[in-house]
Amino acid sequence: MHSSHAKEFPLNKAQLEAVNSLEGPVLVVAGAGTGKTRVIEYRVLNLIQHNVEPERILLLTFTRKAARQMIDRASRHNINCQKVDGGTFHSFAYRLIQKYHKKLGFSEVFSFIDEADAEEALGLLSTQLGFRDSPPGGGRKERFPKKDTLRSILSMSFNRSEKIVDIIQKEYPQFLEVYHDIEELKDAYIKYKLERRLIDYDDMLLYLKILLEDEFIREDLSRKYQYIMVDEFQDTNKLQGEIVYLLGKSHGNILAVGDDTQSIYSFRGAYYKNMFDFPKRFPRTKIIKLEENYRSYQPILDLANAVIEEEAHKYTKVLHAVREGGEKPKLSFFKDAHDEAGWVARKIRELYNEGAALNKISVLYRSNHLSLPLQMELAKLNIPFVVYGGIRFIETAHVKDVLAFLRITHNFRDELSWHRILSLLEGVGPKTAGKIVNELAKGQGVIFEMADFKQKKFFGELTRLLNLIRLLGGEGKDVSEMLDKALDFYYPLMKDKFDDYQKRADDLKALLEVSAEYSNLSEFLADFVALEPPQRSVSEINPHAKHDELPLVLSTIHSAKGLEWDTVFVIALSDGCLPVTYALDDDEAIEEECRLLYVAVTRAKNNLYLSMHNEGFNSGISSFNKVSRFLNTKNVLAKIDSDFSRLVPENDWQSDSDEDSYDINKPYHTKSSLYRRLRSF
DNA sequence: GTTTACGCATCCCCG
DNA sequence: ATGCGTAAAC
Repeated sequence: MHSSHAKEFPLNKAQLEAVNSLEGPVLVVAGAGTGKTRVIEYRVLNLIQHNVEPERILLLTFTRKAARQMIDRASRHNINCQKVDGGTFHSFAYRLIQKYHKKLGFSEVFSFIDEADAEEALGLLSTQLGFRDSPPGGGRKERFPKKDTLRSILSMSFNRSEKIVDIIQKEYPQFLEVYHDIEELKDAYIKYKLERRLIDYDDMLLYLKILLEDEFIREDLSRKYQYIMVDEFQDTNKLQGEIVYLLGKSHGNILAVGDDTQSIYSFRGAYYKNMFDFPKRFPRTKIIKLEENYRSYQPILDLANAVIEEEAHKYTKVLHAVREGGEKPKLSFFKDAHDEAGWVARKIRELYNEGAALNKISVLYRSNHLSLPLQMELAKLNIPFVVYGGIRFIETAHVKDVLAFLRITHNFRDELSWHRILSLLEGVGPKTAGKIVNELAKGQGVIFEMADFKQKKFFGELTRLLNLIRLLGGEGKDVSEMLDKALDFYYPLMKDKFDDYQKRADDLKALLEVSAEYSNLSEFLADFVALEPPQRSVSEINPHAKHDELPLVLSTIHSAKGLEWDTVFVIALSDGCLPVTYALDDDEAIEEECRLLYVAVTRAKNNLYLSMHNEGFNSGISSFNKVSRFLNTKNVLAKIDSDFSRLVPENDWQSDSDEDSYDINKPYHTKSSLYRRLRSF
């Protein structure tokens, strides 16, 4: 995708300056499609040509894939680039925590836990602390947040470095009365994690920062990593900003690349002001702006520039197209989501018939559920597609179940995993599972002597389970072999638990294949439990199982960041879908929605199709939508060709009207009304 | 006392 | 599709 550019265009002046600024702090403000990947690629190369050892270079990126890609690209010129150290903040943290765990007081093994585990722990603790009980008087129940809300409150407070009470005030004012309980819960949760040697997602960053505050460790790392580059700097959070500062403190050889107009992750704590703080923290910072866009035709950039013009806080920059030509983006209106989806699907079929490759086309949308009608239409037309984002592979129940076996083997005190597996046995619920876990904590053998359990009908199964765990523990090395044994135990249980047994069994087979690439368990678990997994969904592992074609891409705008396609469709561009309704009463949230549209638009290289449907159907209530406020200004509309002709296409309405002359052959339902009815079940 | 089955509401974006 | 509360079943 990118390689053709490398040949067509030499580095421009600004890019060259960034590539040649090897010493000291540099901030590259890089607009969409301005070749920041190339800058990093060539700067790595340049460093190595200046006799910097590749091991002295650290590249921190937003996804592991991005790090891999940049290192691979630099390696085409010089194979030594493969030795450059790179990854996400979390994977970097993970490695350092492993190396220095004793400094942190983890004398023995520790486990990383994911969000679902964290939520389970929080649910458990709130019950224990009595926060979930209804008051004795029998009156109205006092409202206490559910566990996923609790986790999100704690996580927000952590990632934004704000007090819990402030978060609640702003995001969940309905729980203001119980904020004290939530703070108590937070303490209990912290204790819970420490006692069981658990590290959750947020802890990783904090532990990394704590390690970096240790002067000895910091100096050690500064010697090891003499040149540091950070990508997607606009989406780092405050803590990550501090981590970057600490990493560069002694030598100041830090280059950060980012685009404040593409900051779209504030919901998880991203703090785009890190971009503005960088020059303050590193006073000698050289700021370089990249404004020449190599990706899109000018008409597409005209729209992008117009959309972002209203933004209040930003580094001013205007994108200029290097590639000449192209047409105005089109905006089409449809009656409902079904019509819109049908048109998009047919249009894609048309492009395909004209010779376009499906994987050079994408459809982008704000929220996952907006792609459902389209998925149906694409299936009808037999167009293969992959869906980016959505439920991730490791978050599905069956994968979590199986991984729980391995996690226990890795850390016998992983109560959450014990709980999960024990509950699989027939006749074991939360209470019994809790009792067994308590007994196990005393020593593994005890359980067999418990008269209590001996009589229960699940005792046989329990014995088998414990033997299996012991066997797995003894096995030691081979991950896929361990997984295989766990699957033998799990398959029969799974048959009862899920109706779609076969589909899930296929997933697990895929997991087994992936596991063969790992030589040790903790590496495997780290990848699949705490860090960004190598694969996000099964369809991505094996995208063309059915077709020879590389599939069309459906993606949320968030997941599309950093990617590009020849042709891009952005659908559901109505006020309420983008910006989403819940953002409406918050100015900063609305600004972020605007940047989201900017990101979506700038993904397109050649053609951009925008669309929306007028008739919405949100949570059972029909509504009539207007076009997104970000498009509905004179300036922006001037950059678009609007097409209203699709609004009243097939005679969808008339059949409902004349009830007097009832005709049995006359359709009462229309395609779209049927669709709505069916969807409501 | 516990487990389980069932109906109900809810679901934004993600490392 | 998941998770909760309630009611029946073990």
